[in-house]
Amino acid sequence: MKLSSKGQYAVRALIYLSYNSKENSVPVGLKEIAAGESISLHYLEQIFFTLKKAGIVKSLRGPKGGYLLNKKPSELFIGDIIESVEPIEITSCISKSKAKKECGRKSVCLAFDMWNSVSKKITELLNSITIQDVIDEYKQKKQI
Amino acid sequence: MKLSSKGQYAVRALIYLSYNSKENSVPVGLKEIAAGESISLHYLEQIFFTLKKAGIVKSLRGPKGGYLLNKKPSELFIGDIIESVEPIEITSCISKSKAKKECGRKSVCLAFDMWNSVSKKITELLNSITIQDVIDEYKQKKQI
DNA sequence: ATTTAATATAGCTTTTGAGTATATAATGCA
DNA sequence: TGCATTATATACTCAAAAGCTATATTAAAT
Repeated sequence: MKLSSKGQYAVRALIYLSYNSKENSVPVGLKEIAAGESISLHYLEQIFFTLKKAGIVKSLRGPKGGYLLNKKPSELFIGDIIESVEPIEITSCISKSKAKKECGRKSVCLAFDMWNSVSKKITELLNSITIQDVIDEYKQKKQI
Repeated sequence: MKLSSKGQYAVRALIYLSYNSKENSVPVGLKEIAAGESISLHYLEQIFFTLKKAGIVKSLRGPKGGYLLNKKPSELFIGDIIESVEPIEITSCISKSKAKKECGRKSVCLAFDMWNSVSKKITELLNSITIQDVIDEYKQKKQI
């Protein structure tokens, strides 16, 4: 039961972006993020393309270009970031996407409601943490 | 972010076992469980082998043999079942197993503590639910 | 015009999930 | 005793997905 690297990278990259962009107004290039977080540049490009489509970041092309957060770090939730690059679904039977066909055992499955409730709680947990929270905690820890 | 089929099957199979074994003293064969839950028999054998090694079930060989729960359903937690067949680790960097080498970025990683805390909370969540809870809820739902 | 960096696809490689296959060992029952 | 039944134990296959690479193209700043 683990998060894919896409989800992990997206979160780490956005923390980096937020932490390293002066007042969230100076765009940060992917080259810098890739180097700073040890992530493949091309792979990161794909991830940021998705993040942009989800409205989480905005981009500036050309020299001195890069990416900017579309929201304040205190309003950007870990869960929203992850959900934009991969579904947060503990089991496929609880999927809401219409592409996936419904599980036939649903009506007789003793576990279905439990999976549903667990998945919901995990989403709530991930959406109770913002990028700002993570940064604040790190700064506090560094001081000690 | 999803549970592997091993984890899902293990939980479903044990709910079935608990629900269908009279007073938890009559062993239930894998053939029956496989048919009842639409799971491949051979695959289920592997899973139950693991569950036995983890001390979650005990077995009886020969005709009329099968598996029995090693604990009362009210003392058997979803999290323990899942953890016996796959690690509950949101990221590999928080792995406790010595086989996996430690992540080199750990000391400079802003996200590490957050992953750790999230993983812990998910484990707690899964260990707040017992097999008995799931069965009780199902019975209650059926009455309405 | 040239450089920098994002946009957009296409394709490759490795791992793991999921399931099969097969052989052996123990037990109950006729 | 011997046969059927069920668990134990490995080893192997196959497909899909994860993870990453490669290669253009497009846009903007200087």
